[in-house]
Amino acid sequence: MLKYEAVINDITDKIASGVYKPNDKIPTTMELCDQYGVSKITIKKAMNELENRGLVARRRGSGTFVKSLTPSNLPTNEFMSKSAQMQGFTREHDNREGGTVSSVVYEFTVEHPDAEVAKKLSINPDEFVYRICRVRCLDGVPLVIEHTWMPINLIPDLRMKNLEGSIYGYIEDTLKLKISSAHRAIRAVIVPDDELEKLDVPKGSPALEVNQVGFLDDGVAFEYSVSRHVRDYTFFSVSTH
Amino acid sequence: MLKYEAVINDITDKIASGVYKPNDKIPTTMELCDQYGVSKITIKKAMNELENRGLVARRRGSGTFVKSLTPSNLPTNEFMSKSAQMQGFTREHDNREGGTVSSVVYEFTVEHPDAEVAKKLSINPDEFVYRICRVRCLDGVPLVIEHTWMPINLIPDLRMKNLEGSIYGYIEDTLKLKISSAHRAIRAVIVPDDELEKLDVPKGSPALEVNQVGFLDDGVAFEYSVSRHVRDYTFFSVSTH
DNA sequence: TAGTGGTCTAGACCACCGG
DNA sequence: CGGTGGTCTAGACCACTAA
Repeated sequence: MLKYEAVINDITDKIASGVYKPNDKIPTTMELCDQYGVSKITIKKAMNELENRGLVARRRGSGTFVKSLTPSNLPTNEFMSKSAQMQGFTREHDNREGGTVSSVVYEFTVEHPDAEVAKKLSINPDEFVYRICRVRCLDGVPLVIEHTWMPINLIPDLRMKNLEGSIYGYIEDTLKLKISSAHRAIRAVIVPDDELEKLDVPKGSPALEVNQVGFLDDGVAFEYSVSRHVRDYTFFSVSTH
Repeated sequence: MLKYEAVINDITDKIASGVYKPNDKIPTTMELCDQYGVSKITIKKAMNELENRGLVARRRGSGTFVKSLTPSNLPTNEFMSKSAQMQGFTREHDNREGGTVSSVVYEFTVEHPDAEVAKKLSINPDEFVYRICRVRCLDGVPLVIEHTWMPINLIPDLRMKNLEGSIYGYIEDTLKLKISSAHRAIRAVIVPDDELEKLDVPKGSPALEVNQVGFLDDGVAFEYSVSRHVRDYTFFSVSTH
């Protein structure tokens, strides 16, 4: 077995068995070098792979952290794929140069999360979260409806004007937090009846449903969202063996 | 700009502009070290990233190759995500331990590809391809219908018995070819009328449609497939910034 | 300012491919 | 067998974080 694989396996086991718990800082690169008797670059290679697999987040100058994962969304080696990039709707379409992004906000409240949302965000149900429902449009055409929950203690002072633009922009530019990764589950559904009018599609239309947990660079989950994309939205991926 | 980024950008440009063409062998690691005046490990890091982005395939002892990509499926930095793993239906479900995989073959012919299939496989329309339509089942329940095209000169002597099991198994175990990567486009559709009975789902059911080009480790496209997954099939991905 | 992870080097050795 | 990419090292230096 290769040295970096041994490190990956051992740390994966320690996360799975709870030796390293969600939001824990794991030992520094140099400490791991001593523990495993390998060089710095070997530890780095192993940690890169763990980052790609979605188990840890890293912040230069600060450390490496176990992501706040519950067993239900803990990636397994068997199924997990990794993807290079995570970006919000605004940024995705800005990059394409062409079209104007707009939003219609249907819900914006603060409430207690239900059990599922609390679990996805790894928070206690008595903490408050924002609940947001937005429809995002390109050139006035609705493309996706997003239901989003975010803990208020991580994302303070969110205002309506932030929702009309890019929430990610507010988080990164104003709050100076770093968004590092996301775990997604994607499936096909039929658009629910109560969203037909908001999305301006006929009854029975298909939608790509994306169930996402977003993480900051210290491994803390800051966002849970369920979104349904219509009008032939296509998700691209490159996978390697 | 970091050195490995400069190498990535330069080689990306050379692929995009046709200096390095599909199926070309790229200069060896040592030659690239000389060209860019950097160390071997820096070239390796750059090539790893190009592999993850889906532009090249690598084979130890042999070299690094530009994948047979057409402009239509050439990944862009903006949108491409990468994913750790590519595996066929059989292997995916074998790993889960639980349930028995079976197949029903509806089509198995050799013919000339239409323009789109020829383009996806980067072959000439006068080459022959297999055309296969299978429904894959878990414990007798149909989960996905696959339409697959493969050039016969790459995958010789494919028989009905291979289709009833795992095609990937035949390619890797019997032909000793290495499957290295796949490019996928995923969207939501309604199951077409002529597939309702084969999949045993009611009219109007949603399906996750996966449009995939598979590559060998010398960068050659060996498979184009369109598959529609039903019964809440879920695709998982982990993305990092 | 002390400590963290990130990049990069020159070079040794190994695993694999193809003639 | 020569040539390829893969792993690994010890160490220098840099960029960033947090107190």
